[in-house]
Order: sequence, then structure tokens, then C-alpha cells
Amino acid sequence: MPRFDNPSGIGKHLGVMGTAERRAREKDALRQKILQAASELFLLNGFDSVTMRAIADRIEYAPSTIYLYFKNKVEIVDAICVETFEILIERLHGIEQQGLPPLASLAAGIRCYIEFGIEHPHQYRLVFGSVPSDPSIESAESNLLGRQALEHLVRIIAAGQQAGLFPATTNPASDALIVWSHMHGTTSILINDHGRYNFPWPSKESMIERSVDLITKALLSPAA
Amino acid sequence: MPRFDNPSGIGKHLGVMGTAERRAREKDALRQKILQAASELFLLNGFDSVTMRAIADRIEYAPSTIYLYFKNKVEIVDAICVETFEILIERLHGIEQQGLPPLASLAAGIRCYIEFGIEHPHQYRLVFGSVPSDPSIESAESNLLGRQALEHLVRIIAAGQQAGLFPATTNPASDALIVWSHMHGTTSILINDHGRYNFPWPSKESMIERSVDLITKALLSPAA
DNA sequence: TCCCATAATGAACATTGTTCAGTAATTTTT
DNA sequence: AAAAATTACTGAACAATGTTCATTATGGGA
Repeated sequence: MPRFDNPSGIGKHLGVMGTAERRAREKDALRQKILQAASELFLLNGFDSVTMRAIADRIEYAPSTIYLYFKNKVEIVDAICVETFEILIERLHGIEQQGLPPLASLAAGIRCYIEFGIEHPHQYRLVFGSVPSDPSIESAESNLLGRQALEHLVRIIAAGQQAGLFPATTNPASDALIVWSHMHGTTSILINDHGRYNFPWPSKESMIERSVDLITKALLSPAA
Repeated sequence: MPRFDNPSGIGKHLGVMGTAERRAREKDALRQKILQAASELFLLNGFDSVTMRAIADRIEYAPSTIYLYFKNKVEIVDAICVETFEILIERLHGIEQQGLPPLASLAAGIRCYIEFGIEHPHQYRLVFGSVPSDPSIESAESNLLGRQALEHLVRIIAAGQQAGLFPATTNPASDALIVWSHMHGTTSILINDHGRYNFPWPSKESMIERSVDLITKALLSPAA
């Protein structure tokens, strides 16, 4: 029994479809409000600071109402993460479109990725820094986004190889993983540990630059 | 009112200290049992699968009893992590003691670190992969261990520089951070993501070897 | 035997995510 | 316009969590 299966728009009264559409709009608006409230809470302290009751308070509805719009808490947070990661994908896409020389393109991609992580630490941690199965996120959505980000990397590296700049190894995907490993390491350390351990930390910026330097150097030299 | 402040061992009856010692032993034994039970649970699914009630069930005591031996859950899990990380420190120490040539020493250190992470994913994630403040671990203990591991790296790298093998940058600590970033990235990706994203993953072993290769290469070439 | 420090417990509290029977609101039908 | 039906929402409840605390054994020393 689908609810809106009258594609011809014919109803007994002219107002019928108008009402349905308004209702749909309202439904969407509340969904958006829930996401908005959850986002604000998410900024505070990540996954745990998003409680169903806190969201409910913020939008002035009962907690149980939220379950009419989202299956559960994970789905809400996942939606937030997806929204955020679309920013990353878009930025990486922009870099690819710029048509920079391969090396500059790679460097820009690395900077973009790390800076994104620093900008959105909670989302980053949740998507890339936790067990896929647990209280975190397993949803196909997030997986998709992660993969998309990787694919940008692969393309950038493949372009560099085709231009003859990097020595071609077995496959660009494998190189991308190495690059990703390094970016990810730098990002999570900057997010989680920068300043800790009584260690003489360089600035975040200079750590990013050293990462860029290290990766490009490693890609330029022949594989072992 | 310290409990056992009779260092001379003098008691009115000879049996007194014997009982006290037995009591202390028993106390320690139960503490150990708690840790043991918690460890077993921790292996299942990390932090969240360690519940006070589950521990209590396992040792056949009431949940509240546990609080006579540990301040809270974090302290228990922290103790487990410390125990585990002592293994890493010990192994790294062993490598340092072997007196391998600098490059081999570094490579061994990297392999050791990553393999340790794969062996103890839950502990690794908790100590190196989460916000310092939250439900995880803030304790001085864990911080100390993290720092100790880093210091091994610093020494290995410094040795390489003093041997004239690596070009000396501003300071070995800074190099160590870069190396750590990469190791950490590889480790957490192997722990969290290996096999995901419908990606053609190389084997864990070959990813480790590529990491070793990349790092040594990067350290060997002059800094930008 | 009586005392008393220590050990251990059970019941309770607050907080979580989540469910579900029931109520209010609104739209469609008569 | 009244009735029926659909949709939207809610409040109370459940189970699980960490944690506390007044109360009850326990068992060694007097």
C-alpha cells in the first residue's frame, strides 16, 4: 500500500495532491530539523553526545517521534556523516577538475584530505576510525563514500603514472592504499594526539607539509 | 590509616602477619581474577563488551564487589591496555638491544609495531584510536606507555642519523612523528578497513612491507 | 563468646536506546 | 457537517548500562 501512488495527479478534489505535497514537505522539514539538531549535538562530543532525548528536547518533540523519521540513532549519525563526506568528495573532485600537474594534484589531494579530517574530527573518527560493526556505522552509505574518496586518489595517482611521472607499480589502487595509509595516519594523529605525550610537536601545518613531501618522494622513487 | 604498616613484622602472635599476608594475597588474587575476566570479555568486542555485570558473572561475585578493587570500568580496561602495551615496549626494547644496523633496526621496529596492532586490535584502538577524554582512556598510565613507544622510535632514528645513514633534520622527534604517523595509519587501516570498500587489497604482509619500504626510503632521502 | 574491621552484597538511581499501545490531529469519505 | 480512516505523535514502559550506598555476612582477635 504505497502512500503516494497517484502519478497522474488526479484526485476527487483539486486540493488533494496539494495537501499531500504539503504533508510531504512538512515531513521532510521535520526530518531536516532532526538532522540539524543532531548535527549540533554531534559537534559537542561526537557520537555519544548525540542522545535521542537531547535531540527530542532540541526540536520539542517526544523522543519516540524521532523513530518515525529514522530507524535508529546510527541512521541519524550516518546521515550526518554522509552529508559531511560529500564535502570531501566534492573538494577532491574539484581538485581533479583543476587539471593541475600530477604532482601538484596529488599534493593538493593530500592536503585536502587531512585538512578535512581536522575540520570534521568527529565524523572522520566515526567513519574511518572505528570498527565497522559496532555502535558506529556499517551502513552502505558510509562505505560508499569512503570508497569514492579512495577512487579519487586512485585516479590522481593513475594520472601521474600515465604521465610517466611516477613509476608504475602493480596497480594504482595498491599505491593509493599506501598513500591513504599515510594520510589517514597523519590525520588521526593530528586529530587524536597532537599535543599529547609531552612531545615536542611541530605545528599541524608543518606536519601536513612533511606528509605531502614524504608521500610524493616515495611515489617518485622506484618501488622496491 | 594504612592497612599494612607494620614493616618489622612484629605481632602479638606469630600468626598475625601470616593471616594478613594471606588476606593480601587473596585480595590480589581477586584483583587478578577480575582483570582476567575483563580481558576475556575485552577480546570479544572491545571496550563495550566489557560490562561490569559480565565480569561479575564470570568471577561469581556481585557487580558492586568489583568497585572495591577498581575505581571504575575505565581503570580496569586501562590496566588491561597497560599490560598489553608493555609487550610492545618490551619487544621494541628487544629490537633496540639487538644492535642491528640502523636501517634494519628501523624496519624491525616498524614491523613490530604494526604486527602488534594487528595482534591486539582492541587495545590498539582504545589507546591510539580514540579521543583522549571520552569513554576511553585518559589515565597517565596509557599516556606513559604511548610515550615510551615513541621514545624507542626516536632513539632508533637518532641512532641512524648519528651513524650518518639518515640526513639529520631539525630533530629526530619530528622524524619519529612522521614515521609514527605512517605506521599508525597502516596499522589502523589494517585493523579497521582491510578488506572493506570493495577494494583490491594486497595482503596484510605486503602492505606492511610496502610501509617499511616507504618509510626507509623517505628517511634516506634528504628533507625538503 | 563477643566484638569489630573487612569483605561482599542487593537494591536502588540515573542514563542510555528503543518499543508500543494508545491518543490527538487531519484528511477523506459519506 | 458528521463519521470514518489515515496519519502523526506521545507517554509510559523495558532492558541494559555504570555506579553508589546502606546493609549484611565473615572470620580473626579479645
